[in-house]
Amino acid sequence: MALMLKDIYTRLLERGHKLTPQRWAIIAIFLMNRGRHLSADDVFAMLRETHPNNGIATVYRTLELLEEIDVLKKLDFGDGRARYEVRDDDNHHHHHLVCQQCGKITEFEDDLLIALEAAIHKKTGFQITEHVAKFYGVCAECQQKAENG
Amino acid sequence: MALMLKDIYTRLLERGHKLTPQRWAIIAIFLMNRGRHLSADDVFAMLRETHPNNGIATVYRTLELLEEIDVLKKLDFGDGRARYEVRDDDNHHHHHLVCQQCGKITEFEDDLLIALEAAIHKKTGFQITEHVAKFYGVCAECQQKAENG
DNA sequence: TTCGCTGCAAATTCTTTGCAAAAGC
DNA sequence: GCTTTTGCAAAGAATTTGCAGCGAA
Repeated sequence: MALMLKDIYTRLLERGHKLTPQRWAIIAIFLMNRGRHLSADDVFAMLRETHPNNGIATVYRTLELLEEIDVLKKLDFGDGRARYEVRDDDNHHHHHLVCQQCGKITEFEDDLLIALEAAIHKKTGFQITEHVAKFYGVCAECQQKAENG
Repeated sequence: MALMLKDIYTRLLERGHKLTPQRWAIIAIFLMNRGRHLSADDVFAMLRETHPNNGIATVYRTLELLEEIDVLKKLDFGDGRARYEVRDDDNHHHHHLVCQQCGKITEFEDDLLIALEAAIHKKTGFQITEHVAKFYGVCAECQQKAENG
């Protein structure tokens, strides 16, 4: 089920944290941008529009906190900065396709990795809690461009 | 087939590069540490033992070069530094298991992702050239420790 | 009134770059 | 010789940390 503000609020309170205006604003940015992969700086820029006095350190601290309480998932696409997306129950099994030509990142829903996880567990005893799968290559549009260009 | 020094030399020459003592030393470090995931600083430290005057910048530049000519593969385990491993034809289909308890990284050989790649290509047209799969969890030893402790 | 939170600036950490000297080919 | 490479030090970029003031329960 999709993650909602109420859940987030609960998780914060459980750990003795507060839902401050800054945090609320940052959470809102993510909820209004589902499916996007925002960097700290992206968030900072968007936040500035409504909260001009907010500091970048707060953004970093908030992202870290939201990751701790499983609201956000930290991603790395190798561009030198961390990115984050909302961690829904729904999107546990999507993978990222990174186009090496245009840089665009798309997603692919799939459960095939479950089989792989089972195989790993059976063979090694490793207990998996999370996986990351990224695929690099060329997206359909860039292939077209290459053909027509 | 396993990557050998001769291949590396050839690839360097093809692109107008030189096999300097520093490069040779760094390549040797990787060939003598197959299966390990070395950071720039790891390499630098090992290099220092035989080449005390070598600078860290050279290490970074060499790693970059070796990645370009497909000798090394750049890895990221989320510990804030890039790591590298030898890119063999042999090890195209291994995945990394990252223990969140002890930090140990083990490998798992498997071809299941080929099916996933095929599914992605069929559905989206995305042409995959490379993938990264990492699994986070608790290794068998740490599970034992937890039980016995 | 006690903690947690914020903003600012400084500090850290990893990595990259500029440049003159040195070294392959 | 011509070009690449090196070492040093400085620059960059992303992120973290210290601290004093602020704010909510």
